[in-house]
Amino acid sequence: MESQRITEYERKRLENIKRNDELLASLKIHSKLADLSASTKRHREQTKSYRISPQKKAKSETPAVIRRSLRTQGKKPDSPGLTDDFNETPKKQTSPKSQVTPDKSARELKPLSMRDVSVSSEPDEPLVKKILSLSVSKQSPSKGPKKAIGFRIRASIDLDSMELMPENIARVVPGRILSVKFFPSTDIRMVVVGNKFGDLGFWNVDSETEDSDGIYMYRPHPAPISSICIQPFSMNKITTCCYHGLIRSLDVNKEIFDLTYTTEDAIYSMSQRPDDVNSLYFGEGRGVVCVWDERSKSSSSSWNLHDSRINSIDFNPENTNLMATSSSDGTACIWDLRKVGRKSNPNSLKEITRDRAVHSAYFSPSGSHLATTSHDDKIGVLSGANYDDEFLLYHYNQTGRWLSSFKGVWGWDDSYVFVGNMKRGVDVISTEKNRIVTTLESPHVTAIPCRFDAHPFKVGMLAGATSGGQVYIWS
DNA sequence: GCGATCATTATTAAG
DNA sequence: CTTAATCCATGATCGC
Repeated sequence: MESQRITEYERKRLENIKRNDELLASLKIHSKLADLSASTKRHREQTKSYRISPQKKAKSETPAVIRRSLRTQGKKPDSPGLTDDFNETPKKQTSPKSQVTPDKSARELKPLSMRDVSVSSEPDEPLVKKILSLSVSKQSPSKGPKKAIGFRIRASIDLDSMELMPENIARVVPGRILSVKFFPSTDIRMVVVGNKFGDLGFWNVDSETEDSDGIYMYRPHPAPISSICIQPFSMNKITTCCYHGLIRSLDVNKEIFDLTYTTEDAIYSMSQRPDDVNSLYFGEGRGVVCVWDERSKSSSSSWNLHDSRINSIDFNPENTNLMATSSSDGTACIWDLRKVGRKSNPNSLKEITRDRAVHSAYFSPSGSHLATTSHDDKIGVLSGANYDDEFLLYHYNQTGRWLSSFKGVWGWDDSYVFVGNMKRGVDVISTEKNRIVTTLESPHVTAIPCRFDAHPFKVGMLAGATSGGQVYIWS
């Protein structure tokens, strides 16, 4: 039985090898030609990349652990193996290099200094200085607190003008990127990304010096970083959350990643109400949304909104009482926070159902549309009174295991949604024509961009992040 | 309704 | 240039 299976396997393998050999022979001439043409213009791309400091190199890999409460695991509260379950099931030692010293600090429930969790060989000073200079210049003490509603440029764009320049490509972190965010500033082009390992990468695009690419990397989390929030009026505060159930807030002044919140459950999404810098809304475990109040340092509300993980939380820029959530339970909902109140299972204002998990539901810049991306290969756009009008577009969204799921994001007005495709392009969907009107493509794109952020102030500037740690900036 | 198991997919670091 | 390793997303399928 066993030997038969092996011979069958062996036979197929040999067949494959033979076929490949034949193919190879037939392609030999072609490949030589390709080599020749490539060598003529082989100016090594991918010049910009993160650099790992030699001392810390050993801890660059550590198993990502998904936190699940004992309740959701169906275990008794005092059953063993909560904190160290990843050690109990050691992986097969497939290669000697997996003997890396585990990075414990990111797991510790205490504030961490930037220095201690720095992974890159770059000194922190230029980054810290840069961020602090932004924060100072942007604060206008004379005018008092501005209303942040709609604080984001609104303008139409010429799609043809969007270009990807080779110098606007960098490998900011290793591995799969889950979250990408532009600094909300007109003064610089800076992106922050979070990856699967819990690394937070900064890329100051304009910092071009002899020995620096402007890339900085830290490891404040022990698990995938699911969301990044940057305070619009004090950019020295950057909040991140992760699958391990931690929310940290980087205080650039103190150069410390503070610990804001911890839970047994994984945190899959997080958002900030645009008109309330002291609030933090995040999706926890299997369908719970919590509200964290920065002033009282406590969770002011907690609702059970879905039956499965919440993949996105977003607020209507024009009416910040409206919150949209998307979930792996196959629904996306709009909630009126004035009506949600204190009930633990409130009613939604609007619910749409898909055949599979919904990965995102984002309001358009004017708030009049809602774009959803789902695993059943659909992009949906809601509009009209009470969001009752809907158009659905087929869009292949089977990203599989190694890529982050696609999430369609809005540009700078209500006319376009940008979403990655499996052919390394960016599909641009027109909400007027209800179809893909163009696809951003470039030979410089060597991997599939999955996660995007549109620059809040620079019209036409779009950041795309891949599962290999690269960031592309179209402008 | 739930757990276990498997297939799928893309990227890259290492050989 | 080739190939092995990645590993926690998701759904389908099966057994209970």
